[in-house]
Amino acid sequence: MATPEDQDPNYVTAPVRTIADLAKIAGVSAGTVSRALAGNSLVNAKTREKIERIAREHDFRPNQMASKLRRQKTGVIGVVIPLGHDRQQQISDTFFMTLLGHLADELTARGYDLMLRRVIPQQDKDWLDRFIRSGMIDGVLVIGQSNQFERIEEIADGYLPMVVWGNHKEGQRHCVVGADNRLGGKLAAERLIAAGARRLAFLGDTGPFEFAARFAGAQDVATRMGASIEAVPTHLTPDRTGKEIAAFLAENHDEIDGIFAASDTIAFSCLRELQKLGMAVPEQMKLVGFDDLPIAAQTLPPLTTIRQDIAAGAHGLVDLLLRRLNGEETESLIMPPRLVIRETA
Amino acid sequence: MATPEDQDPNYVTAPVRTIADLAKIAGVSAGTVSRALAGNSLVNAKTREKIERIAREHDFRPNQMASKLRRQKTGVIGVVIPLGHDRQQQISDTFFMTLLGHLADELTARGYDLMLRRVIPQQDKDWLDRFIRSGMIDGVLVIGQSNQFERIEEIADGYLPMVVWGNHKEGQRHCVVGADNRLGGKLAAERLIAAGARRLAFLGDTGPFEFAARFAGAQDVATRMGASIEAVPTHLTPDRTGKEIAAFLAENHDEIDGIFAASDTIAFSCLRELQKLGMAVPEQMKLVGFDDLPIAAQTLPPLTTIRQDIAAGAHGLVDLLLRRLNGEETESLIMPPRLVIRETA
DNA sequence: TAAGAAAGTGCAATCGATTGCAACCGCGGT
DNA sequence: ACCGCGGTTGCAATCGATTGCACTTTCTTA
Repeated sequence: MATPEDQDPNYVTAPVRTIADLAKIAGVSAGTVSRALAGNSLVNAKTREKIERIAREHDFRPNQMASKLRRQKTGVIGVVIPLGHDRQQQISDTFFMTLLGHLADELTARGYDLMLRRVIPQQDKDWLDRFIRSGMIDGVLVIGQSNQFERIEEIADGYLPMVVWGNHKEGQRHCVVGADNRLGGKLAAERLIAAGARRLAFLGDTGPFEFAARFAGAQDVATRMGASIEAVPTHLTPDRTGKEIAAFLAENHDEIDGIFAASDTIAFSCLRELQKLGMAVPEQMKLVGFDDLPIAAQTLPPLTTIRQDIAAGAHGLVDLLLRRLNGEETESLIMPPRLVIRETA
Repeated sequence: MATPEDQDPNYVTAPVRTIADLAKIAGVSAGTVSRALAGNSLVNAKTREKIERIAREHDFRPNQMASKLRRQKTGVIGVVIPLGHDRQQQISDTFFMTLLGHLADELTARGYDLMLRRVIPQQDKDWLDRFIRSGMIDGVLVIGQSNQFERIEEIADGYLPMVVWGNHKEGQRHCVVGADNRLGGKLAAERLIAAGARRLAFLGDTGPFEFAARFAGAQDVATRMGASIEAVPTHLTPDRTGKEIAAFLAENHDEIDGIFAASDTIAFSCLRELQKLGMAVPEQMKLVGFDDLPIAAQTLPPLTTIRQDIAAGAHGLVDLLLRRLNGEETESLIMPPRLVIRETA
């Protein structure tokens, strides 16, 4: 089988950009090259080897766009972070970013690429639909419901391959993965009360879905066990939070003896303000956080908190999504949070 | 101009999937529709409006893959995080994740999408080339040189649209954006010495380029000013770091009086171990970190550290990359870090 | 009023890989 | 010598949008 490269060792190789170029060198048709490189088809072993060798020598990579167009699938999963209520939130929020890191790993392991998009729903009503129908992604993961619950519900009716990180609400139609925030709230309140607190405060904005559920859970327990609890709204940017907490504590530190912080980040700020005031934790004030970020174990005293397993969450998101890509209708996955007792309560 | 929809108000709309479907309804050719939707060409205003209206009514979105294939550009920027030395590093590293968040915003603002990929160079020698030549991205941002300096250099020779976050080395060929780590190291050491320390320790692995430069800068100053400094390698996962630091301090806390932590994350662990040992900061031990993460202001006492402006870094990365996409040859951008004096030194 | 410019559209090729179908080859069986 | 059957390979259509070129109107201008 005489091909240019066989005949002349000094044959100057024109760049091999397409499968057709490669085919010409190998002396076969483009179709055969495609099949050989795909590996799965019925190509003669010798032919395949030759094609693979030439591809290697010429450092050839088939064009993904052409492939995706023809096959009508992209091998890309969209990950979208809606910045609904507090624009600054997720930028600084270790939790979301860590989740994103795990998602990247998980998707890579399953052979998918990840396309990241952050959107501001107020500026772009059409954010989710636009992304889904762009033809660039096979499925989408939504990180956080923000205040977009209704919009997500609408989309869910007509679009299967979507999974959302967030809170589950009775009867909802979109598939969600998340911790049982209400249960988490219960655990936190129970712990505070078991540690001796009776007059509780919840630190955090109860607007976002997840936070509201955490508060509700704590309320359940407080009412049942004859303790009081009040919600103290805070923002999520650390410096604002710090000031808000300081202001609240200055006024009320005598009125309460236990604090449930809506997230570890808030708990850190709180711990600091308490220390500034010279209040002993947990002697004078009990404190429980939420998330169990890596630094939670690093504070002094180490933070008692409610653990969400981020890696497991990422795994669940990807797993459910891939099953939906196969046409399966999946249930939501609600993961039980776990109380991690350290030293603040 | 009679089209089906004009004639019969009950006309049942077949789904409009392609530009050709839309063209048929509008009674024009596909080319005209394409031009009308692209907006920039010379299409009659009435025609354009009609086409736009129909597109809206049928909720039509042109297929991106086809467009990308034809135009040979994707509107997507690849962001790759090489996990070279310490696999766990960037997952937990707030700094990288925050940078990523800003990049997403910055790219979105410029009309690009972001494709994220995390790679383990040891397992995939070809990581960078494969990504670049996949045909899926117009350009690439590499977040962190890790231990892949040489490979990046090789690629840089033949591929313009690449910008790297990391450290600049005399005579290097790839375009980099980053803080002047050596200068940062100097500032840190100067501060420690100004605060009265004479026997310094550098906490962190000097393998990665950036860290090595920080250490080198500190060394310069120490030598010049007659102080001693020793490097203490640590890992980057918080719990390992904690143990390593504890072990080191247990042995050596009498030998040294100032610590330069390679990152704020390390500094946090260190601060905690110091407090466990009952050492007063800054009285018995001075401490300076690096990065100025949001929590740096939240520790007790608040951390003195070297600030890298993450948002400015992200802006610089994107700006340089887009200029390179236009064929410009750009210089590296070295940003001066800034000493932020708080209370640990 | 004719010639020429300008504006608006249609046609058809193109981007590069994939894949159903047809064709081909070689060989054993009859 | 012919048939048939795997095993391989080539052919050509296809995915859907874009764009250079040619063509038709319409508008100017002499």
